[in-house]
Amino acid sequence: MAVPARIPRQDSRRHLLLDVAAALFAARGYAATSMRDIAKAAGMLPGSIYCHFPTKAVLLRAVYEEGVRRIGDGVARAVAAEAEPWARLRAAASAHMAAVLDDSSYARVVIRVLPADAPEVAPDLTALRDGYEDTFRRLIDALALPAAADAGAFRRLLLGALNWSQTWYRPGGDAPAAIAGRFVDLLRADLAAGAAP
Amino acid sequence: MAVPARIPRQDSRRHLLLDVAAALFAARGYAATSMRDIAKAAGMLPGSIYCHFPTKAVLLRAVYEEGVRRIGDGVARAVAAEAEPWARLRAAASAHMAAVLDDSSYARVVIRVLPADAPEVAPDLTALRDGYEDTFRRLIDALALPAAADAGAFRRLLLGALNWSQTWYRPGGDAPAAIAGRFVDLLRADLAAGAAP
DNA sequence: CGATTAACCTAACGATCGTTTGTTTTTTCA
DNA sequence: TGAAAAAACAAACGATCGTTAGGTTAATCG
Repeated sequence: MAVPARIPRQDSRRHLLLDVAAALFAARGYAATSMRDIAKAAGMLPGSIYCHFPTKAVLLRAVYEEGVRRIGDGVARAVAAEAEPWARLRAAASAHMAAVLDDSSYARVVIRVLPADAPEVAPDLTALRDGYEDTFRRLIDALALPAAADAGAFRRLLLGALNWSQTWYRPGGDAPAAIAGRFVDLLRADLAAGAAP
Repeated sequence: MAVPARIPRQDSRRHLLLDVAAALFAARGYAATSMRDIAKAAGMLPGSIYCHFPTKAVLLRAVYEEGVRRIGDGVARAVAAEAEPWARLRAAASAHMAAVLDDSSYARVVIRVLPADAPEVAPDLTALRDGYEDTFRRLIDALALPAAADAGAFRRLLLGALNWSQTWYRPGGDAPAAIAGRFVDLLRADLAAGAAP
C-alpha cells in the first residue's frame, strides 16, 4: 500500500461532537434535537459541525455505529467469562442491559432512535442492529432448547424485554444487570420443564 | 344538573383529524409530523386544526387517550372469554399484540411515541400508560406464581417483549396474536418447574 | 326567519430548521 | 519558517415550524 493517505490532525473535537450528539439524541430523540443544540453543547457554531459530518443523518449513523460497538464489546467481554450456555446468555443479557441503561448515551441511542427516524440512513441503522442481534442468536442456539421451543421467539422475547426497559427504568431501584438476570431466570426453568399445552 | 351545556354540531371533522393524526404519529413519530402534514391529510388548512385542539401536544394526548382505550377494550373483551388464569393472560397478550400491530394507528402511537416526546403533556401520557398496565398486573397476580418468581419482573418482561414487537414485526409472517401466545407459553412451563439456581 | 356561534379559510407572524458560502484561524509538515 | 490544508467562525440562505388574527361560511336554535 502507499502512504497512509491522511491522518486527521486532531479529532478531539470530532469525538466531542459525537459525545454531545449521543447525549442529546438519547435524551430528546433524533428529530427533536437540532444541529444548533448539538453545536451549542459542543461549544462551536452550527456550521462548524459540517467540517466533520456532511449531514445530520450521517452524524446519527456515526453515533449508532459507536453505540452498537459499545454494546457488542460489553456483551462479548461478559460472555467470554462464562462457559455454560445458560450462564453465557445470562451474562450477555446483563451486559446488554447495563450498556443500554448505565454505560453510555451511545448505547441508549441505538435503542431509542428508530431507523425510520432517519430515512436517509435507515438501511445502515437496520443492518447495524441486525448484525448485533446475531450474537444473541448464537448464544440461544447453544442452549439446545427443546424442539418445541421456538428459538426465534425466545430471542425476540428476551431482547424485546431488555430493550423496552429503557421506557420504564429509573435509577435507584435494582441494578440493570440484576434485572436482566432475573429475566433470563424467568425463561430458564420454564424450558427445562417442556413445552406448553 | 342543568342543561347539557353544549353539544358540538358535527364532530366528523374532529374524528377525521384524530384519525389522520394517529396515522401520521404512528408512521413518522411525533416530532417528525407537522401540523401541516396533518392538515393536508385531513383536507383542511393548518390553522383550522386549532378549532378543535389548542396545541399539537393536546392533539397527541387525545390520540393517546383513544389508543389506550382501544387497547384496553380489546384486552378486556379477550380476557372475559376465558376463565383459567393462564388462559386469561394468554388472551390478554394476544389481544394487546393484535391491537398494537394490526388494529389501529391509535394503539401504535401509544407504543411508538414516548411521553418525553411532548413535555407539555408527558405526565398525562405516563398516567394513561400506567393505568392500562394495571390490567396486566391483576392478571399476573391471579396466576399464583411461585414465591421465588418476581411478579413485577414477569410483567415487565412480557409487556416489554410485546411492545418492542413494533420494532421488528413485518406483516406476512405469523399473526401477532400467535406470536404473543408463543411468548406466554415460553414463560409458562418455566414457572411451574420452580425458580432458577 | 333571524341571531348566534362554531367551523373553516386566508394570510401571515416570528422562530427555528438543516445547510451553504466565504473568510479567518489553527495546525501540520516539508 | 513558510506553504498547504484542515478546522472553525461569521453570516446568512430558503424552507418549514407551531401558532395566531381576522374575515367568511354554514349549521344550529329560539
